[in-house]
Amino acid sequence: MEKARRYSPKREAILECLRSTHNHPAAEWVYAQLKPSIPDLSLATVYRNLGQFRKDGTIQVIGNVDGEERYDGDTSPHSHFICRSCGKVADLPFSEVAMPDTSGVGRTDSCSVTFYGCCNDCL
Amino acid sequence: MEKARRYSPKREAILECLRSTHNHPAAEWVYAQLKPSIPDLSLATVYRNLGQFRKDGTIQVIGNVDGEERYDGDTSPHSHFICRSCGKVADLPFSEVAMPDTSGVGRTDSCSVTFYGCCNDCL
DNA sequence: CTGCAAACGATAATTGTTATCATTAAGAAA
DNA sequence: TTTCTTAATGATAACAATTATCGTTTGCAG
Repeated sequence: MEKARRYSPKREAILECLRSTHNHPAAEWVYAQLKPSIPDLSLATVYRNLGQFRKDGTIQVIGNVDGEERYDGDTSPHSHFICRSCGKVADLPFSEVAMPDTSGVGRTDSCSVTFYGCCNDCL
Repeated sequence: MEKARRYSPKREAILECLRSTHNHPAAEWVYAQLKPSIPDLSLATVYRNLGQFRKDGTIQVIGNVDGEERYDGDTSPHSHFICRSCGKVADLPFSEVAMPDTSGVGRTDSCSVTFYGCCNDCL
């Protein structure tokens, strides 16, 4: 029983942090969030584990917003809204997309729908 | 007659370069392309003018691919295919998207649909 | 206890992009 | 033409997010 340490404590904390927020944070935010409770956490470890999670599909990468890569612990299909003014990223329900014929260019394995605009706080 | 110099020669060359290709280049590519015919062109000028064009909507920004910002001289509505393996960006016809209600998060002014996968050359 | 492999911390290195600043080019006015 | 003013430019330093390096620590199997 209790065989279940699949991840190291720090790795687990990073994943848990991502999954318990909806603000689609950047690496620095995760670091700042965890640093108080894990004083000996290094920023390199955050980047390292985010890269790991990204590689094996545990988390999703939203893209670069204002120079920072943003991550999402929710891998279920949904769209995003990005505020051009403050960089906030919000979830939107999945939008049905007419899938074009991509056989001429390649094999498609995923699709990202992102809406841009100005969030209510910035208006 | 010939009043038509709205842009400086270099600025015009940069825009023309973007418009005459379909590979959605990064700044460095534009620079490398123009450097032979404009030997005294500076990389700073390329970045400067791309930023300018971007700001006033003359060109479109596709996003960050492998750490490089990619640009598109075609501002008509269409989607993109990005190869995860080689970073190639290809045009796809515009995909109709079900526009969700974004009033809860903000005012949407544009939408980007991007397909990811592996291009035919990499397969 | 010993050994091994994975994880980590600290920090140097990398790299795409932006900022700075002195210089040059392009008109407009006189 | 000469002068003035502003925009554009080249060279390069500065910047910032991310990645690589490397010596150390931790977890665990034997």
